[in-house]
Amino acid sequence: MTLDEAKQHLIQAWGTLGSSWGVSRTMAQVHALLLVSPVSMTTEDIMEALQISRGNVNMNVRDLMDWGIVRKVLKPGERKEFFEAEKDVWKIGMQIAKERKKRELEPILRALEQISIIEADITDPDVKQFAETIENLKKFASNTNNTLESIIKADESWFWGSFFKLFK
Amino acid sequence: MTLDEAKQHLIQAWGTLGSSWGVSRTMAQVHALLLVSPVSMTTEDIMEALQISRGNVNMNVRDLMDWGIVRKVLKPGERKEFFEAEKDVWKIGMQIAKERKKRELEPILRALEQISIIEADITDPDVKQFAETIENLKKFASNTNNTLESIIKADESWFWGSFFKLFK
DNA sequence: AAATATTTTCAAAATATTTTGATAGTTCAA
DNA sequence: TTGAACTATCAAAATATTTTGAAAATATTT
Repeated sequence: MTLDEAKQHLIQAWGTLGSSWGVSRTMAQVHALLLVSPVSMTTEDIMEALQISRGNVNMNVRDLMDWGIVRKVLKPGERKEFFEAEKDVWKIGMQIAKERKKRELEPILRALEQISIIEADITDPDVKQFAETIENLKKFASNTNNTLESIIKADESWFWGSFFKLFK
Repeated sequence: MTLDEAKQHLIQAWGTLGSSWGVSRTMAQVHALLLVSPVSMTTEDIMEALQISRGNVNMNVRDLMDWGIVRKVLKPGERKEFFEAEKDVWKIGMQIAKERKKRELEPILRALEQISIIEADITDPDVKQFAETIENLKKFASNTNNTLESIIKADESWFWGSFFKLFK
């Protein structure tokens, strides 16, 4: 397997898996491409490498920047914008955890918060059971949220710090 | 807010959020419906409640059973199959963690495993950098995988522990 | 300011996913 | 074995998402 073949492999695999990670195939491929590129790339480089349109590249690169795992780089004397991926795997993982928390967990908490305004007959067993289910969901979701929050915040704490330094 | 309104609220919210959780809106709604139903429901009950077709209910209920968060219940003297959701929120969370690990993490590990068979010139800095990136991804993914595995395993032993206590 | 280079936008087209509903298949009681 | 009562399947239709590409907007140079 040559270097280029290996890179193609990763890009393809990443793309295929992208959907199960909740991002589009193309976005995952753009990320993989930038991740394995030793140099930053322009929109045109990416268009060429993945055979996709300009608009598509633009959109996906901006999404990746929203996720905080791709940066714009300006080169002195160059008019074009260059892009590069965050290479620190730990940081990528943290950014993804952060974004997913925001996108998947927080909206649920908000939705559950809204629902709990029930002022129905509390002696009705069905009402009681429902209220309990909502209460449990809330507890579980906010627990998960807090745990993630701690992990993300505690980049410097002794436990996670030393535990994950191995992978930096 | 009456009980039924509150339930409708939850079902709608769950459905909307479903997409960000990587399941279809309908699947999330079927799950929410069963979760807040104090009794088990037939295919027809679900069709009626969510105004969706038989095939759709069938497919989604089976997917939910694959996820391990909905069960088929057979009632003596009844030919129809009834369905009910797991009500223990912690168990639901564990099942989801388990499934997502299987669907999102393990395929990545497999993909990375396949790639590392590079026998290219190791003195080339680009090759070296690529190999390092892959290596880091592998470490990170397998570490995450193992951590999740531990949490799930610990929980299962707790579950079976208390399960067997019932028959002491 | 005009010309040129580059990025962003967005409506239409392409693609992918979900839903339907009619039919095929299964189970069970008589 | 038959037929009633279900459940599963799957091709076609409906919906949703992604991609394109050309035009608009923005930025840079002359």
